[in-house]
Amino acid sequence: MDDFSAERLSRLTGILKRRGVILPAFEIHGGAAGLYDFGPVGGRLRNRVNQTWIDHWLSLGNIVEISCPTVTPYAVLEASGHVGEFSDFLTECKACGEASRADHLVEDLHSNPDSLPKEKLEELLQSSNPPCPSCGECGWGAVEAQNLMFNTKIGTGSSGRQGFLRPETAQGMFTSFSSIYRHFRERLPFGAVQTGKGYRNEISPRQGMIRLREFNMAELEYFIDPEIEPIHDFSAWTQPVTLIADGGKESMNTIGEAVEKGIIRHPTVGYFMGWTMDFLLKVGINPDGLRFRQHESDEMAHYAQDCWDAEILGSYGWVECVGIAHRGCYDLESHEKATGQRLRAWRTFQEPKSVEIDGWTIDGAKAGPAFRALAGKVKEAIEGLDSTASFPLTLNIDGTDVEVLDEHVKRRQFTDNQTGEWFIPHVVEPAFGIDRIIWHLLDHCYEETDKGGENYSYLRLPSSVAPVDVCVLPLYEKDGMGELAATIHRDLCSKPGIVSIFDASGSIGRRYARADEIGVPWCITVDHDSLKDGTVTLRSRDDGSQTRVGISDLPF
RNA sequence: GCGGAUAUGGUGAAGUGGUUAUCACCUGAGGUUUCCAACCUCAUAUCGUGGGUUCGACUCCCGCUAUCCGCACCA
Repeated sequence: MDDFSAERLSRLTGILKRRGVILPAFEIHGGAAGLYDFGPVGGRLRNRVNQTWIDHWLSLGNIVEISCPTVTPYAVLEASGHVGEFSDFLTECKACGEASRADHLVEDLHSNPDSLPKEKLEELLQSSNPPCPSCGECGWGAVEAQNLMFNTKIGTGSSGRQGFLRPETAQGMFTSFSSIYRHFRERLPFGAVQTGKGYRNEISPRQGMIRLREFNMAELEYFIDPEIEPIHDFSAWTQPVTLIADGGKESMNTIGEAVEKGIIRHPTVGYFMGWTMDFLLKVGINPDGLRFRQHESDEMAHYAQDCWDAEILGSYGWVECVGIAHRGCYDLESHEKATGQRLRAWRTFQEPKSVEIDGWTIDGAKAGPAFRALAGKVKEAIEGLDSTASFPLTLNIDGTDVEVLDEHVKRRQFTDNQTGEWFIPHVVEPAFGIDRIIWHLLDHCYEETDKGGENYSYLRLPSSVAPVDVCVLPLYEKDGMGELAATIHRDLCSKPGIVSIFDASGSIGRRYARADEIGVPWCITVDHDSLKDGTVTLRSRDDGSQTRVGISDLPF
């Protein structure tokens, strides 16, 4: 592992800015905190990392890609819990000016202060007047709501509905559950992936790409039947990885061992940890700077059964870049409750269950006119009685005594054959912060060496994510070398998925250095011999080796 | 959001209350050069932004914006 010194960090950010990889957005207007551009080189890098991620998960075979809007109606994020969760009530200490969360200050006075409205919090704060955790003084200002989601309006004027820019992509997978379920012919398990922008109006974005207000996310929602024990093959992962379990206990285990020992509580969570690791290594993360950390029980959302973060070591220390959470049935259930729509899967019983029904129900034609508005509740009450009930009978419905006569009811006797049941699938969710991953792979692939007494830097990106595949360089721009090189360049650019750069300015060594600095894996050099025999030099970034190949035999 | 520091060409830095604001690298043009940042000539900034003090401000003062470091918040 390289040492991540502050000096190296500033050299790296300098190169990334100078070469157009990552740069502060809207700089000519003074910039904007938490917003970054991927420049002419970075744009393709982001795209390739993104596509590699999608292809990686699609290769599982039962995953589908979807794409949902970033503008999201209020109701969706209210149902998901984000409206509540992303609103914090802050208050300032009158003595030292320190901002604190109002609900944290009154923690001892209420069982769930997070759920309280602003007025109630203010009241509790005034009456108890807790000391400031920073200076110890007692005296608090007004409570202010702080929402971390970007507000917007869908539609104009008074007909506009309140909405938010989504704080995560996941909700789209839940709200589209029915169509994904149908797509997979109603057979679990299956998953849906989505990549795209997410927005969080952070109070103070810091540390470059680590904490952004608009960021690239990539999430998989994998739906499973909680009653079927998942079977996964862990044999591919033979290298032990660092695991920090709930409670802080650190161990080295293979993923398979950790599942077997119960350190990882759910096999599917473990399986996706393995897939996550494969992806991170594929795009260029150094395995020595990768570890998994389990959320503490009190840190996890109440519905989560197990949650592991993939943390990557870089210039900013260990940073969480992926979260893999077993979310139970929470999300689908929340949307089901809010909408009344069925977000369930059908489970067929191995053997149909026969239930003998023997009881009573109402005779609609008679009971309807007799009980009018109360008929529905009477029916409910009658169907709750067992077969031994006898009529007439007096029921108390909502404080009203109702006389149910023999003619109002009829016997209900049949065998109910249940072949299966509807259930809410459980969800395992790997969620990736693409920007954080891109930052770390740049950090890990950036290498400073010495070449002939001079500083020399490489970006040793894997060729699968390198933003430029090849540079075409005429040794000199005369005698037709420039023209031949330009032709080769255009031919390469016309091939799907290939990006080539034509560079004829400066000495050949300088141009190799420029290519190395943005991680171009190959350079093609056109020289005098090329004009005679149609061969060129193919030069490798990683070892500097050169081979002579025919133009028609180029490996692109 | 609070406290501290900073803001000068593409990058990293120097510098001064007063005529054409330095240096290195980078980038571009031309020359030279037969494969790893060579060399020569030339070119590129109204010193973050808005205001104030002053005969005169890049330099002093204030607001704003941004960056960095703590705290708080957050994944």
